[in-house]
Amino acid sequence: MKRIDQVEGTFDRDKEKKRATPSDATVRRLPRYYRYLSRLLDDGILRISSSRLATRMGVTASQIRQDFSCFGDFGQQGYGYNVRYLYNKISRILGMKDGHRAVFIGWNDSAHALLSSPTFANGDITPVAVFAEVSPRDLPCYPLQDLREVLPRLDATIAVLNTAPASAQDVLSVLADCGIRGVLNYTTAHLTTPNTGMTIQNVYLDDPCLLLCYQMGSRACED
Amino acid sequence: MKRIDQVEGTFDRDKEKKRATPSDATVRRLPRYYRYLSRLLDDGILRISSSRLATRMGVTASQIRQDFSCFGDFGQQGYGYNVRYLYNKISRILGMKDGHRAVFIGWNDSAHALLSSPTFANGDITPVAVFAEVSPRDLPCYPLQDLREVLPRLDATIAVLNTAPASAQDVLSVLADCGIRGVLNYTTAHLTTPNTGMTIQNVYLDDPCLLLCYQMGSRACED
DNA sequence: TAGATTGTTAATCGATTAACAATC
DNA sequence: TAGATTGTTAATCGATTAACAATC
Repeated sequence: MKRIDQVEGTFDRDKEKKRATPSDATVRRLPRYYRYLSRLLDDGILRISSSRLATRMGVTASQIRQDFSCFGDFGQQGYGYNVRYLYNKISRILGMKDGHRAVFIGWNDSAHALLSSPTFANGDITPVAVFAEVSPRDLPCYPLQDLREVLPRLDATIAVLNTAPASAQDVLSVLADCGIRGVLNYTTAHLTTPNTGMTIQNVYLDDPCLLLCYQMGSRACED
Repeated sequence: MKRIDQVEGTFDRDKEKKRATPSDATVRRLPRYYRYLSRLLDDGILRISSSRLATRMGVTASQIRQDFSCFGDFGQQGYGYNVRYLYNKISRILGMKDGHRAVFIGWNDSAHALLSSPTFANGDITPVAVFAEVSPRDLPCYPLQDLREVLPRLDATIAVLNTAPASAQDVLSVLADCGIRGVLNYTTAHLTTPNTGMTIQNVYLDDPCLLLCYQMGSRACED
């Protein structure tokens, strides 16, 4: 049973086979697969074929099999995919089992909304502290000027940045010094990575809104 | 002067030339161009060539020219692009000049965060009302059960959906009845369009967070 | 075993890049 | 005019789809 061998080992890509490195397009679809599989689990569906999953998601079965095959042989011929197994695999691939701990630098609505999103609600990422003036109910809160002193003790890997845009770049270099390896940047500041070990994701809150407006316009043209 | 002719007329694509219909990839880049041009304006830069813009944005000049050329001839040989003109053009293409009015169905942190994002802060979209129990400071607020009665009077085109997932689909059909043409869905519910005239954008708040974690993991592998 | 469905290879399609004539 | 830079066409590259042998 191929699947059983692969359960152990945290990240067993390329153990034997040479696998295609996942394209950007494939990687961007991973969260979507993760969500769908989670929904299947909620619905009590334990087994699914690429073609049924494809129909549900509105993509092709080929694409699904191609995407998954970059990471491992997760299915069984004649059977399909075990939903829970696949879900756990993708969870690992996405790094949800890496025990990430997040600090919030600055506190506002975006921070709050993220904290109630599935990723935090599931416990995939653990929120450990907030650096801000106003404190949310249930997280330890420190003044921003204590960042350099306190942060190294928190064993955090991720920072969620919600400061004023002007101070974002300065804060970023402190974060890098204190061992933060990933930054979710909600500020409008355009940040440059202070060192190569750090990953930044810029979040543009109104992108979906802009695309919606575009689509509303172009739909109208079609009629 | 080619550019002058095109200033009038709200949406003058395909006036004479046959233009390539913009690919999905191109469309998804439009908000990014919009942001960059806005930043150039803030910096007082009035003129830019595709190659300088490309360097700043980390893309190729070819791509920029291809993308823009789906929508019109916005540049001038030997000169480049007039930043303000181009910004206005893209603003129009994105539908920011369509006078969209938005209602918020349900009120939470995501709603609040969106309301303070550039699109609303700029006045590109006008918020007109909230349907929720708790009212934000400066917007008219109605109870959700008055939706069907009040909404038609508000002349709104966009609804920002932040209800409980269970009631989302029901609310959606009311929205469709009341003339809403675009919905920004922040709920975790998977919605199906009630009629063809409606456009839905699903927002997945934790996607950037998941991608960040993925990148943090795969970076580690590279070292 | 027979039926189903995978993982993968080859074929198609689309998007990006390079190059250049047109022209400001 | 000469230099610069566009819009566009052709060439390259990458991603998606189709097809099928392998196999559960």
